[in-house]
Amino acid sequence: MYNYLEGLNEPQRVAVEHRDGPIMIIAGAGSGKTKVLTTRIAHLMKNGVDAFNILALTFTNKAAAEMKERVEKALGNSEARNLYIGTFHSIFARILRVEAPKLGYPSNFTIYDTDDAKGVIKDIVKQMNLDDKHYKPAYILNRISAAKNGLIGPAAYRVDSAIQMEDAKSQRHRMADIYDAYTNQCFKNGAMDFDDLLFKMHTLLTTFSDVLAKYQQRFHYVLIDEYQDTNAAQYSIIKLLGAVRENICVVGDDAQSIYSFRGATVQNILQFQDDYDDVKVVKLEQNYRSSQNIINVANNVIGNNQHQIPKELWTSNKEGEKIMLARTMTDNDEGKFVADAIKEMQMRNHYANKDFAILYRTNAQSRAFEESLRRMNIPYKLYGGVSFYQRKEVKDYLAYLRLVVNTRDEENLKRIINVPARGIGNTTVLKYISAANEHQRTVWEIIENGSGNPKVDGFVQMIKGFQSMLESKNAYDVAFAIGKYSGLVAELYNDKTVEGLARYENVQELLNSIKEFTETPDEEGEILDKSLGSYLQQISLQTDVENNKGKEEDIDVVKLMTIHSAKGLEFPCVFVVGLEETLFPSSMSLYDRAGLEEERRLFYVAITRAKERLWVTYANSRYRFGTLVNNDESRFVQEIPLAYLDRTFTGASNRPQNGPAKGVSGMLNQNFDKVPSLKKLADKLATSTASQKVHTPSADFTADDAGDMSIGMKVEHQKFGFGTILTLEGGANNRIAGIDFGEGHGVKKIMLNYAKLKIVK
DNA sequence: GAGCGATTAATTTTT
DNA sequence: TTAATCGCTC
Repeated sequence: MYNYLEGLNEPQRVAVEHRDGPIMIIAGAGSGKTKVLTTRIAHLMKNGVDAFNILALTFTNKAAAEMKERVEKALGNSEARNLYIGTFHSIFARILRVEAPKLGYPSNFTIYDTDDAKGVIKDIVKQMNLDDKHYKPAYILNRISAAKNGLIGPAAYRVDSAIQMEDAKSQRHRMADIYDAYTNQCFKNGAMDFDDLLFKMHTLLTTFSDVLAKYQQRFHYVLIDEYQDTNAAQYSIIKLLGAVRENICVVGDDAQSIYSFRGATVQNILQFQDDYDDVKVVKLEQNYRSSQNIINVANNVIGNNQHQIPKELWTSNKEGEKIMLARTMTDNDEGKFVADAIKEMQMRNHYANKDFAILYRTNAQSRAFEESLRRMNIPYKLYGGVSFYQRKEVKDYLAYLRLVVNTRDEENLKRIINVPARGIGNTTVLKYISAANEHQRTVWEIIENGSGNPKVDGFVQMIKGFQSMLESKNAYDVAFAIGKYSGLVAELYNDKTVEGLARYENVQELLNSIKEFTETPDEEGEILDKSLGSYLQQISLQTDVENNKGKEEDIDVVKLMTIHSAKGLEFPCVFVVGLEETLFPSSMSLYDRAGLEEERRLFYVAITRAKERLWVTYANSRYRFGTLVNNDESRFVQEIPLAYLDRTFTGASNRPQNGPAKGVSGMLNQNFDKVPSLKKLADKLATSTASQKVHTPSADFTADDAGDMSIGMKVEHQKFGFGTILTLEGGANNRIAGIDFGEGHGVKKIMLNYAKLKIVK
């Protein structure tokens, strides 16, 4: 063990050693915030505080995991296992799992993700005979979510004049009814959505004083990470939990508040000093991460915001490189430019792939970068986007698991009662739903003791069979049985198409993760619980399965992610892309100062991710809904002082489009314009042959030149196998061949420009 | 009740 | 451009 107090600067040390009473740590970007938090926890424990009495709340699983690990390291023993460190959602879910019966929920309540919640809303809107074009599920969910995060339940919603006015203005008079129905349906289903985990936690603490007392007793010290991102519900819960001892430590940076769309209010951090007497305030302003140039630019940019806690970030790091600004013609050029730059940096400065991150405003922007990186054979990883758990086949499987654990849940029942197809149609299901509504029962209660339909009865018996395993078998055994006897796995196994194979693999992956869960020893102090219910609860709060897998720092890949998900991370080289008006700042936030300032904070977060080199790029025009639109340079670009900018660094637009390649990157860049549609075409072909057998290409498969092909020739196609060219039509640039691939595929029209065909000699 | 082709709607950020 | 939904046919 080493002396953990060593290597702290003065304000850091003060923050660590402050013992009792409220403390607020204003931690600028890269100022060692996590270090302070973890050292503080270690310090408390070294000085007699039991790990069981410390609660630390974060926003992401990753942050929680990192904190736990670092405390452990600082302590040199495994006591850190007993800490309550986790996300707001996971810690509250854990508590609710114990206390839920008090609120009328089963302890095995289901946790709904956004898709599940939208599904429920959609049904409600339909049932109320409302127009779902006007009452869009996503909009409604946002509205309900905002209400819950503001601790406004359905009853309060109905009488809140500001809310009512807004709904009236947008012509959505039935919002309160929908909110009400949604709440009831979730309750009936024994399900909570993400926001409920906060809302119900609050309800629990305010309704049952004994429960409140219990947790106040348990948590002697409460620490909150990213306090600037807390919403009213979180704020209130923290206040309740810490009310007795007031040993509350909040860490945050108002300049990095970027989650107001999720109900976060910067006010929480701005007013912390008013909430408690004698608040100790510590400011961490020394940045250990970035070069001077980067820090200067960041300070300059954020200086354009009006409201902030006064502070100035500084660093003793070296001056570093200037910020490189590049403008390209299109979004695809932007992709090429970035891939080129990465390749060049690697050649010249020996950076590894993992030293680079590409940060964008919206997930939709990732496409161009993925394509160009793939073309250049630069390995990359996309963070965010469609998560593993949102894939259809995985969701179906999970729906089975969830239904078996909680049969109250109508959503999951509806989802899988006919998956795989067993002849139970929509009409049949609707019949049970209306019967359930009529008798104030759940659908399961209607059908569990005989439904009058042999197919449905068979289904019920099957689910009951699975249920009987819950007590005695672990999560994996139950899940395996479910996959086997429901026919789910068999159905996927028999689908030999490319997609079918991928789906089968995904399901195997899911089973692997369940197996891993059952085989990982529980942490000390926790109940040994390897049941299916325990597994489900754990994964419902995980956005990405890969996040838990091994040391991802070790994977040498370029990282692509939104700026939001990059918060808290750092990279030697960062590309902040898409700096265009209406994109960044987003058109959604251009109308008021608060929105614009949040976008600027987002830009600030992006800039401060960079340690050594920073690129800022944008495109004159980009595809949106399939049409090319022109955008102006973002106003944020102009907020970067010229003194720190290297504008001479030119992007793809200044290079001859198809002319002789310039330098290393140009050489690797040659065939860009032809290739991009290949994958799409392949995807299309794959879809159209979804039910047919897939051909395995010969080992020596190479695409031959289309110009050499003529009628009567035998060719091999990667998917359709061997065939004979029957017809040739179209001009030189658009030759289409009619090829007979024999039984199974028949005659296909193949565009020779795109398809890869090998001439069989 | 299932499968297919045609129409249309969508892009802000996420636990 | 793409994904999802709608509506038609078997």
